Amino acid sequence: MFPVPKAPVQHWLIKSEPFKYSWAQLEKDGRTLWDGVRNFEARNNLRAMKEGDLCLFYHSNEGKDVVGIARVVRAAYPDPTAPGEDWSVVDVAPHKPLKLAVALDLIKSEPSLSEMQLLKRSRLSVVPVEKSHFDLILKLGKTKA
DNA sequence: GCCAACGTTGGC
DNA sequence: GCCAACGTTGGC
Repeated sequence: MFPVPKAPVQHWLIKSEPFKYSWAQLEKDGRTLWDGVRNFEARNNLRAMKEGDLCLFYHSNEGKDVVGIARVVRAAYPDPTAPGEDWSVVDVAPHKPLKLAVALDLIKSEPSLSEMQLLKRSRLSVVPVEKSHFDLILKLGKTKA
């Protein structure tokens, strides 16, 4: 038999204000549902996520850096915090912390990262990340996926 | 705490 | 269907 072709892992970046929900909290919880997204484009990105996809975990406002990698452990389902409305959540778990946090300043100073949606669509809380960008962030963070 | 960017809403 | 007003996000 031929091996079943595995769907390629997709890469994302999810933002949270550490005040509201930090990487440390995710590590403590072991798993969480990524709720509260109330933007159509961000929601559609959530819905495009598959189990096993990897997400850069970014602290907005405070920190302003990528601090870890989260893994999607359950694909999109209705957001329980908005009953009757058309919003979605996914479940994520900590995959690996970055050895070095990668600051927004550093990302901005890296010419090959200038096309990142994080920079171009700074107000979107869930954005896709190209694999080459994802790999470079990990490299800057001295971490292997 | 300010402000720019920008998505969303509602009046017309 | 346009567009002004408004609210929110997030960098500075």
